[in-house]
Parts: sequence; structure tokens; C-alpha cells
Amino acid sequence: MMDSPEPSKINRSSSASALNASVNTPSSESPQVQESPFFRFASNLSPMRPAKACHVAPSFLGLNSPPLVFKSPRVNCDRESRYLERPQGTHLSSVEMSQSYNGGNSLRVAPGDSNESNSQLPLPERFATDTQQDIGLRNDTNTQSCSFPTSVDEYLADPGDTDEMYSVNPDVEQSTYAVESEPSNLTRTKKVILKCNGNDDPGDKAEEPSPLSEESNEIHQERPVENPETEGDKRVVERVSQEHTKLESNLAADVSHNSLTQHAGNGPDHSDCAAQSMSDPLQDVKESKDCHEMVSTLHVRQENISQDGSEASLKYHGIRRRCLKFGEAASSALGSNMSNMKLNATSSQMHFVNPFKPVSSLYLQRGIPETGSKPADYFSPSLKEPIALYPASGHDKRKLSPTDAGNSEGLDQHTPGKKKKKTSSTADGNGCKRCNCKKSKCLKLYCDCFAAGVFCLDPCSCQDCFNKPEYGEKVLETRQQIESRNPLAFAPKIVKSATNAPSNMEDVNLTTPSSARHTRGCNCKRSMCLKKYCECYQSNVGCSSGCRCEGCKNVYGKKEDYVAPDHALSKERVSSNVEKGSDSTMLNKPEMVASREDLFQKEFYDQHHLSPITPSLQCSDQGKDMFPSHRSLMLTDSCDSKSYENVQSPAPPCNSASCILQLTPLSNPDSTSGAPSIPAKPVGTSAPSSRVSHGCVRQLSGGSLRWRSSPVTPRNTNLGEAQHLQGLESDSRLFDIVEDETPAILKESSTPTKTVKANSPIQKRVSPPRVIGSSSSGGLRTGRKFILKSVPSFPPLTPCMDSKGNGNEDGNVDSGNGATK
DNA sequence: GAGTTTGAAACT
DNA sequence: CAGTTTCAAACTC
Repeated sequence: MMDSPEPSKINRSSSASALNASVNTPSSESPQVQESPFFRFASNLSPMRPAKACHVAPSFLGLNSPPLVFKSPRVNCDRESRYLERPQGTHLSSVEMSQSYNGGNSLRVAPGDSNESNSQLPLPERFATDTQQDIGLRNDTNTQSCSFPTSVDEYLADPGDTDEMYSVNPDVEQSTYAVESEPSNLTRTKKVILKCNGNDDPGDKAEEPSPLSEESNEIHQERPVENPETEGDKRVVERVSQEHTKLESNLAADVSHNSLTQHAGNGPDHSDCAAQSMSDPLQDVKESKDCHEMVSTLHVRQENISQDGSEASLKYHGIRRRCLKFGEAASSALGSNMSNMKLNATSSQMHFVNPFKPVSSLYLQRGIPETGSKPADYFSPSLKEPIALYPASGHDKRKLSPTDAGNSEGLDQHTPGKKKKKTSSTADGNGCKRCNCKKSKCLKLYCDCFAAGVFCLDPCSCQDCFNKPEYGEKVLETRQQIESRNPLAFAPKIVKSATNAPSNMEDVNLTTPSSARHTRGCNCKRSMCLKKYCECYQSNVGCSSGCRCEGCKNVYGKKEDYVAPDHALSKERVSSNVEKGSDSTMLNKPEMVASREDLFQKEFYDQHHLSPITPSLQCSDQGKDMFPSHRSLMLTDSCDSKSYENVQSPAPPCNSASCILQLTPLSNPDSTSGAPSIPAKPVGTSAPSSRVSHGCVRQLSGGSLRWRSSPVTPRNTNLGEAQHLQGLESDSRLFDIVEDETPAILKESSTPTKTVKANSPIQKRVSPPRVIGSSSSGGLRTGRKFILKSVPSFPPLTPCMDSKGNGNEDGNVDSGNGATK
């Protein structure tokens, strides 16, 4: 039927019909409405029947878009994003196939549809018919499931939606098929709408099938026209296409038909369908079943529904999706500016990740279902802030390591080794990392998950794992213990240093910022820093003076070649730093007196700090909050404001996350350095000076600055700043973390800085971690001291992806932390 | 996939 | 702080 009709006409009709539908709403179908002059007029305008048009309309996302806004933008967004993300090729083909069946409809579908096709994919899988299409689709299914919901809201809100989506699809199909029964279409759309709106009513579930069946019926009907033989395959295809269309259509339809939704009545739909489709009931039934199954399996919707639409299930799904997305995002992000890009592209994701969300959410993101308070408890609520989406923990080293991140994508490339194998093992395709702990119970830093501040998930192969929500208390306790030993234990290990990039760096196409350095440095004896055994190498950063490696041949920068950034900035400082002995370079030494430059810088940073920010910080309260994710160091400003540095964790993928982190104000570099400095040794752990030093080093990476700035204030330019900025710019890495030279600030602070100082800047201890705000502030305030609070590490938000993060490589910026040892 | 190597983390 | 042990990833075969 559809063949002949010019697409254009159809479109028109569709649009027109849509309008009608919206206007008429439920009643539109009613005879009265039809009779209305307007209706007639509209009908006359296009040869197409309104009903059809309606259906068609959905197919066109663009057209529908407006309505979508009203309806459930989320869905659209998600899907769209999804579409974008996913490989569509196969699907498209399938879709097209289906379309072809449909006739002229195919034309419409095509472009935008690819997306749809993707969404649909799952269904086909479920159907699991043997058709090739199915196969092709399957590949995507995983991704889909993961990608699905972009936002938590969606999950929550739409648990049913997904189903609806499917259910809706029928409408779409109809649209394609639509020619015949208008009413049916409307009803269907109504159903869809209902579902969407309706939340999860169990009843809906029951209903859902019907729509599908109906759709299927319709499809069948049409199919018959073509080839009975191929019908099976076609069905699959159609379903897919339908789903795609449905999704789109749903949105549009929903909007337009919301009124109709009331009608929701299943009966009508079925009746309509029946009427419309002459197809055999049997087929319908089967299809409906299939549809249901598919939905349930893929989307879990059913589960949700079954559970009364419990959010949990949804969330869970959402999580999965997130992981995938993150991975995707990460991958995508890797290259470029991720932050922005991703944000935009994956806005949906961003939603999920909302930095401000409680930690629990973070976990969720990671894929962990919220267990409730535990996770939240575990990670202090304060986290809200920007925890990095990334996995920040420096520990991630391996996982997080850029390479890994890379796994997620391109980054790996950088790593010569490549070895993705592992990465693959460690990270699922999505980029989510997973551990394989056997004896540590995932409560030690050996465990990447734990180190990253995230709970272990299914993908993990760990044994006797206690890093689960159920054991939240234990996890926290353990974390605290570890932090007590080393406040920076969960801090990012890689920090960007503004200055020097190793000469080598250039040679290597590194994604990582040249300036980035491992806060503690490596201790390689045999790997020559050319294998992932080396944390520096793994993070795609050059070795620095802080490293104790032997025979360093790190392609990203040899230890020997390393020039401490600080030095560059101010040598005075360096001298001061020297104190520590550790070569660590300046960074560490908070103590040092700050040179004027430093001071300037400090101010500069301060300004940054001023920027709003940081939500996260607060967390610290106890000092030990665990916020795994990013290990940013918190510094408290005398003033109150806490600033922290962020360290980004490598988590790359989540650029967004990184962004978030940065949002937090940095404490001034100083602070950062301060952090280390802060750490007054007392607390202190003994961190090797050298290591510390690295951390301390400031590095202001431009990147970090940026981040900061972004969130907040623009700021100033001080001389020092300028310098820093330059450095930063050079780096231009999103990830970069700024480091500061704490010293300056600390120094500045007339007061106490010293008190604050820590030995190794990096490391540890902020002395009193604690109270960050308050306490520190008090004493500190006077001077602007920055104390490192505890450096809570933030959980990587992004759970998964991050880890590897590509971004990381770049991203690895950690703020200084480092300090663990 | 099993076994080895490696270096960080943890422990003494 | 140094040395040793433990651990899990990285790597090799």
C-alpha cells in the first residue's frame, strides 16, 4: 500500500494527522471529530488517512521532536544518544528491510531510523529467531541494554517506558502499515502514552503485550503481502524497525496523543488491531509473547514491571547501560575534549552521573545497584560533589590506567604494549572494570574496584568479595583504616604537572598530558618502565624525579629527563623543597617557602578556588570519607572554602566526570601541594618523600585550571597564573589535573602553613584531616592555609569506564595525591 | 588457560 | 625506614 505514496505526502499527512490527533486527542478518532470540519479539511489535505499519518509521523523524529520535549524527552534523548553511539549499520539494514516491506515507509525511516534500529535491536534478539538479522542485532544488544537509559530518571520514570517503547513501536509499525486503520493506531499510541505516563502499572504490563501483538499482527498482515516465507525474518526486522519507529513515534505520538492515553484501554487496541490486521491471531499471540520476552530480557522492563515497576530493577538496568555508555563515552571521549563533547553527546549520561548525586548514585553508575544507604554511607554524602565520574582512584592504576582506559578505546593505542587482553579481562567491553581478587577480599588497594572507591560488580571475578554494598560498613571501615595510614591512599596517583614534559613525550604520541606525572613515582626494577607493571607507564605518563626506577626507559618520559615543574616555575621553591630530600621535587614540599611567584600562583589558584565549587569537599568530614572516586585532595582554605585539588583520576571516559571534578575548586595549587604539605607529617604517614614530592608538584596543568575555571570563575590572571596557564594550555588536556604548588600558598599563609605542611606533600596527611572545613579553616583561615583534608578519594563515578579511561591517559591527572605509600 | 613475572600494597 | 611478604595485574607460553 505504502509504496506509491510519496513520502512527502505521507509526511504531510502524518504531520497533519499528528496535529489532528493532538488536537482531537482521544476523541480524534471519534466520529464526531472526524466529522468536524477541521478534521475533514485536514484529511482532505492529504490523501493519507489521518491515522496513517499519525503513525508515520512518529517515524520522523524531527517532526516529532517538539512533542517529544513535552513528553519524555529523556527517552528521546537517550535513544538518540544511543543511536548515535551505536553502530547502526546492521540494524539499519534490517530496518530498511522491514521498511521495504512496509513499502514507502521505508523511505521515511531511513535516516534517523538507524538509531531506532539500534534501539530495536534488542527485540530481535529476544525473538532470537535464527534470522541473520537477529544475529546482527545481537551484537548490539549488549550495548543497548547498557546504553539504554541514559538517565536515572528515565529508569525510574520509564521503567515501563522501555517496554512502552516497544509497545509503542507497534504504533510506529502501524504508521508504516498504517494505511489501514487509523483508530487502531491512535489507540496504540494511546497505550504507549499510557505506559509512558503511567509508570509501571502492572496492569500495563499485561496490556503491553497486546500492543505488541497488535503491531505484530499488523506487520504480519502486511507481510503476507510480500512473502510468506520471509515473513519470519521480516517480522524480526519489522519489529526492529517498528521499535525504532515506535520509539520515535512514541515520543511524538505520546505528545500528541497524550490525551488519547486516557483511552489506554487495551481492548480498543486489540480490537483495533484485530480489525486492522487481519493477521492470524496466533501470530499475534506469538509475537506478543516474543515481544514480551524480549522486552523483559533485554530491558528488564518486565522485571521492573513485575516488581511493580520497582525502581530498583530499572536502576539496575540503568546502571548497566551507564557502564556501556561510559565505555562508549570514554572511548569517544578519549580523543577529544571529552568533557564537553561527552557532556553534550552523552548528556543523558551526564544525568546519570550527576556529580552531585549521593555517592550511592555513583555506585549505581558504576553498575552497582544501590543497596541503600550503605554505599551512600560508605562514601560520604558529601561526595555529592563532583566526584569524578572517573574512577579516580589512583589505584586504578592498572585499571584506570590510561591504557586501560584506553581499552576502552583508543588510548590503548598509545600504550605500546597493548595488551588489551587484559584490559579486556579487567574491563568489560563497556569499559567497566572489574577486579579479580582472590585473597584480598577486595578490601585492599590491591583491588582496583576498592581502590577506585566502587563496589565490585558482577563483572568482577573476585572471590570472597566484601566490597559490596552489603558490606558497606566494612568497606568504609577498611577504607578508613587505609586512609588513616595514608590519607592519600585513595587519591589519584597521577597528577599533571605543568611543566616539563619529558622530551620523550613528544616522541610518543601520548594522549596523556606531557606534564602528568605519577604522584608517587614508580619503583620499577626490571620493567624499565616499559611495561604496565610500571604505574607511570601504565598511566601513560613519564617518570619523574620521584620515581625510583632503575634503567628507566619510559617512553612517556624518562626519569632523567624529567624536570620538576615547580622548578620551572620557581626555583626558589625548589630550593626550599629540596629540604625534603626527596627529590621529589618540589612538589612535595609544601613547606617550602613559597616564592613570590608561588604566592601569585597561589592567589591565582585561590581565585580559582573561590570559584564555587566544590561541593564535594565537604565530605570530608571525618576526614575519611571515602570517596573514592576522585581522589582529589582537599585543601581547606583558610577561609572556609575548601578547595581541593582534584586529582583526576585517570578515568578517562568520563570526561564529564572529570569535568565535574574540576568543578570543584581547586585549591590552589598550593593547596594541592599544600595538600601534601598539609599533611603535616604528623599524621603522616611516612610516605616516601620522593613520592610525595611528585604529588606535590604542582603541576598546574592548564587542564586543571580549565576545569576549575569552568565551573566557576574566570579569573584572573596573575603573573604566576599566566605562566601556569601557559603550561596548562600546552597540556591542554582535559584531564589534567592541576597540581599546585602548594607550597606557595601554604607558605603564604602566614600562618600555619607550616603546621600544615606535610612532609611529603603528596602523601599524606593532611594533618588533621578532619574537619576539614571547620577545623582547618579555623586555624588555617587566618592564613589561607590549605589543608589537605583528608583527601578523600572519590569514587570514580564512572565506574567503569573510567577506569581505563582513556581519558585517563590524559586524564590521569590526578591531583596530587599520591601519597600512599 | 595456566604459569610466571612484576611491582605496588601491606606487613614486620 | 628498610626489608619482607602478600597480592593481583601484567605478561609469557
